[in-house]
Amino acid sequence: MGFYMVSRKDVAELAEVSPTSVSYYINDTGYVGAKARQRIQEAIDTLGYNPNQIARSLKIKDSRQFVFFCNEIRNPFYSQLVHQATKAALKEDYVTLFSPVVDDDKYIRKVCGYQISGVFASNNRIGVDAINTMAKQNIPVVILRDVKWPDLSPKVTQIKVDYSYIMDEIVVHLREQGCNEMHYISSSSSPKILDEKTKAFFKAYNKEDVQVSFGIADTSEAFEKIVSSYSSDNCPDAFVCTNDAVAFGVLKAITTIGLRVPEDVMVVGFDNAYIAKYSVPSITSVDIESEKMGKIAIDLLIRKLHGEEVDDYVVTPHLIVRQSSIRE
Amino acid sequence: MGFYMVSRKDVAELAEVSPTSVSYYINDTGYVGAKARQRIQEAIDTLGYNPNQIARSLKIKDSRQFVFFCNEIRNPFYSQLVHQATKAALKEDYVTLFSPVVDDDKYIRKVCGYQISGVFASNNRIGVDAINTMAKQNIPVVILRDVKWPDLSPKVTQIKVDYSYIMDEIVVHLREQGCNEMHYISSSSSPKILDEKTKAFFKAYNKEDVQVSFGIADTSEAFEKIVSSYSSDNCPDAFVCTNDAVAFGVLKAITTIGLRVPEDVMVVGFDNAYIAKYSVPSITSVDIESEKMGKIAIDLLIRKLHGEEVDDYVVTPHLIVRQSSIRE
DNA sequence: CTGAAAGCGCTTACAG
DNA sequence: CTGAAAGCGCTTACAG
Repeated sequence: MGFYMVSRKDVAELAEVSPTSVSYYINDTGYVGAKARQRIQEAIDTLGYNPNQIARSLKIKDSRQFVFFCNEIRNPFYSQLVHQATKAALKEDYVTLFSPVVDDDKYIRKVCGYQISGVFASNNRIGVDAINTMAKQNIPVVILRDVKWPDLSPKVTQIKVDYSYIMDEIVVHLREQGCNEMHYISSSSSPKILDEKTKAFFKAYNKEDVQVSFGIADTSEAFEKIVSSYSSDNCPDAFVCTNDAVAFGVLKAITTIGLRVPEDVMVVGFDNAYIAKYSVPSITSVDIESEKMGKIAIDLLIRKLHGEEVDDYVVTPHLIVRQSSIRE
Repeated sequence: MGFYMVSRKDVAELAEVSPTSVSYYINDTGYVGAKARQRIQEAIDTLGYNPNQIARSLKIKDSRQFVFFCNEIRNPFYSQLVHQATKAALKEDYVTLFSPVVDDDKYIRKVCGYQISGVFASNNRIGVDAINTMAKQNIPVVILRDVKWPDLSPKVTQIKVDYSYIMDEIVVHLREQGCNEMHYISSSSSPKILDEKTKAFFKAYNKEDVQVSFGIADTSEAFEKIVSSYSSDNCPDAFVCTNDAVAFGVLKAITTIGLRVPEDVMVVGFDNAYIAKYSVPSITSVDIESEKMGKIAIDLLIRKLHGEEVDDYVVTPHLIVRQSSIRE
């Protein structure tokens, strides 16, 4: 870079004390006399001194950086989570590194080279091996994940969502509203790898002929699936969707083919994003408390960092009933 | 942390070469014999060696980390931008630190202590002084900002959006659709601090009695503003909104009071978020190419890092006309 | 072709 | 009360 960075030594010289005293003063970690304190502070101010965190990290072997592996930042649920987590980390004097996940492990190993304080991962593309590798190095790891990993290191703390509970609630609610044929739209890309959410729906719905659509990314796809579902024998009278963006797209597709929500068919989403609230009609959704979850993740990480044994955390979601699932 | 981290020295011992050669091998920055190379690679594999980036950063005075200051990550425009920028940075072997902005400078100074490679800021709460401080330290800085700062350091590169152009286009389009009374909904919190977007609308609309609502955060507020605008003399026949989330809320509010879009009143948003596309009716919006902008930001930062003189970058937005502003 | 040595800017026992 | 000194894990001129 070629520019001169003022260091602790410069401060020490100007204040006429030793570099050690400067460290003691800054970190409040050793005795520094009143006169010395004052001279040091003056020197810091006049020089505009800024401690080099990298040097500090190297010495104390901790960068005070948390890494968030999270591909779906464009999903409101995750952007909310990351936002809140970053703020919570800041309060404890940690900084957050945000990172999407690249398929190979190389990048993850590289990031770990930053002597990071902890890792939060909410991603399907980050494998159990990578997670375990980090845990083995005693890096605190917290994951947000539906699917269970049998061979996950016990050192890893998992945040789980109680999908059984909420899917029961959804199915009961829809039945009360007169729905019999529910159609589930999953984010899984294939019927072979079912996420816990989808499985929980199966269990709650408990029907042989349950209809599931997989991996719907945008509305045009949703549209086709929905049209085709109406040409089949079991016309759905409710769509339960893996998240609000999908529910939103489904709503649009339904409207486009001339049906009405909730009169002809009901729609339920997940995550309680603002689109669910402000959509016309507003969409019944599930609040998983993404704001709280960001704070929880940081809290768990810091407790692990302090050597505490931390239990897995289970989130109990709430159903927010709105226009899209009320028969008047 | 209390765990043993395998270092370059361990690799050197196992491979029976000097630590220097290990560095040369890893960075491909000095000659290493064929036999030595092989032994080093084997040692790396068996030990699971991971170079300490912090130590490297300290020595080369560059952490290969870009910092993104950006409060509005929950806004789809910014989450898209951050997502794309992170991916682009990764390709060039840089990592991104994501950070909301705290009001005081302390945090910014702290972050700068990480010997960061560059800073991207798209935030109203980060002041010109903080920006200039970073620029003075020769940290490459790129900002995305509407408002002009007269005393901004010339070292800072600015990404600007050509609002004059697009506001003209919007006003012309709405006039063609028969609109005369347009009402602008700004994100500015007060009429005293007008952003460039609002000013550009004023200029394009060019009317004495232009109506503006300020700082609408959610729909209930939007609702009140809209109701009150209908009890006034100049009933708007179009709402131009500072972003799609606001447009979405306005749409909801309009529907709630029994009016119809686009028949009774037209709505235009900004940012071309997916809600604009999938909303019922779909919302006319302005595409500012948030995907491209992430890449551009990283590109500018890297070029600045290489010492290039970089001009300000002007983005020309496109109007995407949808149902909310077409009279049939 | 290879390695000893200085140094990046800190922290922190330890000695006085 | 204060400071000299070792060391964190690297890079890189320089010497052989």
